[in-house]
Amino acid sequence: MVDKTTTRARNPRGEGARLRDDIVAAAVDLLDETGDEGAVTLRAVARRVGIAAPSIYRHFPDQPSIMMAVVRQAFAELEAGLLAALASAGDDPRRRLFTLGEAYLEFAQRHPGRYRTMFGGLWMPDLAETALTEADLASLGDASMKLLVDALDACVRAGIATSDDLSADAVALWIGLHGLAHQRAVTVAYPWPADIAERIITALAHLRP
Amino acid sequence: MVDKTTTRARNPRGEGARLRDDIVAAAVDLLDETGDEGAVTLRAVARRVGIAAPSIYRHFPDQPSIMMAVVRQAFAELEAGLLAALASAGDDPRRRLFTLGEAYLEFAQRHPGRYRTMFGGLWMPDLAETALTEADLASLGDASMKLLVDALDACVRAGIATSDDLSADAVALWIGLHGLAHQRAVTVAYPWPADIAERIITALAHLRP
DNA sequence: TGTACATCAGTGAACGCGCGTTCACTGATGTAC
DNA sequence: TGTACATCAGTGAACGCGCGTTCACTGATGTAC
Repeated sequence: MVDKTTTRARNPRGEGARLRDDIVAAAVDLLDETGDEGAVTLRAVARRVGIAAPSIYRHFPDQPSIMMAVVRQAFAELEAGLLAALASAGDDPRRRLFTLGEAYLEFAQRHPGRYRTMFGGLWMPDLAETALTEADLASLGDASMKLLVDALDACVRAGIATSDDLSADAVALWIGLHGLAHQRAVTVAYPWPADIAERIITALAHLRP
Repeated sequence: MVDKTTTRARNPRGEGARLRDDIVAAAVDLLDETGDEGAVTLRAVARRVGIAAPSIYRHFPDQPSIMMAVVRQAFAELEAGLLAALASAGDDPRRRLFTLGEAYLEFAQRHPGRYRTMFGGLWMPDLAETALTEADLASLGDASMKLLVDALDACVRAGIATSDDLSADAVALWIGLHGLAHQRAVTVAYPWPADIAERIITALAHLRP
């Protein structure tokens, strides 16, 4: 959280790059607070950081680039969260798969604004007018997807799940998690069944009852 | 599609309500063409219809009300699409369930902008500042959900699917459909497995292989 | 050691734009007498 | 049958606002001589 009343102290020589991090942090704050990526304007971010609007151009070529930085960081945080959960999940493949799914859902529930922006697609700039490449976007979730494939694979090899096409079933499982994560991030209140996450994971992973 | 070059002819006495339909249709056009609900501004809609911006206030109290009308109509179209698909699906419960799921996915794929807006939540006005009630929003998808519950119930009663909690499993199935529908509506290109929809429906409905 | 200077981080004013909304209005059309 | 008038659909000009971006700038700080 960045203080908006005091003026920020100027960075010393050679450390101007610190402002870049503050800009991204302020954009994340705005996104989490409002839940609306439309609220993350260049000027709103500058206000939040405590700098003049044009100062942002030292660090980002244009407004969509700020959003891209936010999304990139969010995907890195998601992956870190999943890895951290797995690290303390023990060895049981079934336990590890559930831990992974629950960590994914928890990330979305704790940061609905970010989750919606990561997968909502609306912030995306016209690729034609930007330096960003389509490959930048396409590969963003790959690391996390790989974790899911591995966890599912371990279940199959342990004989507690079945799959005739591992990567297709991993995609199906991810879609289920995403559907729940997204709808939860969007809806104010919905009468979710208590065990909805377990139901979805069990069914899509073809876990033995 | 509304012509934007010619000026529209004025409606005769007592049929001014026709403009209301044209406004909603123009908003839908903008949504489908740009895929961005931010593009559906009051002024853009007015331009598309061929009227002066203030003319809209004869029919809608404010800008979010236009979006609400679009969403309401979209839900009605979704339900109509599902009913039409079911009507020609025959009697086999399994066939009917797949038909329903496929019709749902097809709606999302044919109208990605509308689908995203229906379930994206971003357009939603601050309920505090608007005449809309939360109940208006909450019940929007109920009719379609009921179709899914019935289709799943028929499968269970026919003995081709199992369920220990019909409504929970119907929600899970819907979440799976929604995850796929949403992610398809958002992503430009993704290497979807060819049978991804079938996989998701089969698994979540607990259909006998 | 002192000083001139280049570098760097950030500023302040201004631009043109599209937005939602307001206001007083216009002018065609149906209706009452 | 003619005409005054109320009703209705839609208009044109204007407002204040926040936006992204540009431009020439300021002033502190490290560096070369």
